[in-house]
Amino acid sequence: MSETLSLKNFLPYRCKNLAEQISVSLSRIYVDKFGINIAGWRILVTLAEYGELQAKEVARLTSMDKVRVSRTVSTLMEQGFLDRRACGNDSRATILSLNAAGSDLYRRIAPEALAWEQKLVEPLSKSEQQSLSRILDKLEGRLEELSDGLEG
Amino acid sequence: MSETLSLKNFLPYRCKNLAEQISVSLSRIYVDKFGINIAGWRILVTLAEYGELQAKEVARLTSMDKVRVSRTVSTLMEQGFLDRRACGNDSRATILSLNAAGSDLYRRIAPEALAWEQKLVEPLSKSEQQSLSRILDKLEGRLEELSDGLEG
DNA sequence: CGACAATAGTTACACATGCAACTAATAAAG
DNA sequence: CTTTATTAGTTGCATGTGTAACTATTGTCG
Repeated sequence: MSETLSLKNFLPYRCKNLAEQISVSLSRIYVDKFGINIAGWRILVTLAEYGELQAKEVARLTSMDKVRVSRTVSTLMEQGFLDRRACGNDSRATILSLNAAGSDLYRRIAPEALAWEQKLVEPLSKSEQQSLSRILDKLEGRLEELSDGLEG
Repeated sequence: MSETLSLKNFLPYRCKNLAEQISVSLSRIYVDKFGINIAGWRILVTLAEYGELQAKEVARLTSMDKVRVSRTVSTLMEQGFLDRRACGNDSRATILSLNAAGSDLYRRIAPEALAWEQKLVEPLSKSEQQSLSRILDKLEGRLEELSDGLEG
């Protein structure tokens, strides 16, 4: 066995490059034009979708760790896009939400981001788009299996 | 239009997360067990495949910029895995290659990395694996089109 | 030849981010 | 109750990496 490894056909390498290029291209929309970074974008979208959330829920929903969320929230606060209020039940926690400026920002960016995504997948047939989604699901699930396997 | 954006179905987000998780899982092989990072891994594989290369060719073949290559080469030199000799024609350039320790390292890591890749794609049917490869090709090509469009 | 542009590679600085340690508050156990 | 463990969020430190500036060499064009 041990067929030779060719980097350009190695799936981890291809995925990493593709994701990187997608991020860079897309980020031109929200970094250059609106002054937020990828982490800020994720938080913006998540708060737009869910309304009010604790920071820990934001972390879970954005697949970011709490440190990254904490720092990005600080930046978004300074930029004037978020409201942050105490959580009644638990004074350790804070409740985050978009303020008017944040909601407005979201309404301006989101359509552009969705349009960009559509342009990206344009060369894929409908069937390929469905395949892609199903394959991503399977790979995500497989990664969980593999990492669960380590702990047990 | 402007259907609401759901982060967890947003392709750029999914790709970035998937790539990240793949990298983290895979890197357990070469980071923890062999002491090289992802950049070092790419250079190792590339030199194993091509033999001798200038640093700039390594950069092109690994999709890394010259700074990252330069630093990673320094590290790999310190770790004792590379040979670096002057390029006859051009005294600005250096020729890089794996030494005995580097080749040995490659022979130990590569089979594990390939085996891991196989485990990852195991839940995909043969047809899905082919789809995935074709879709990656198309998306890579599409990204080039889109970024070329900016310059013209 | 001689001036200037281009190229190979390195170094300096800035920035994002992960891990570990920390603070403050709540939950659990005796 | 009081002690101990857990949790929410922040901060310190180390690391990786991109941009820009730099050095040294080579190519180009007069």
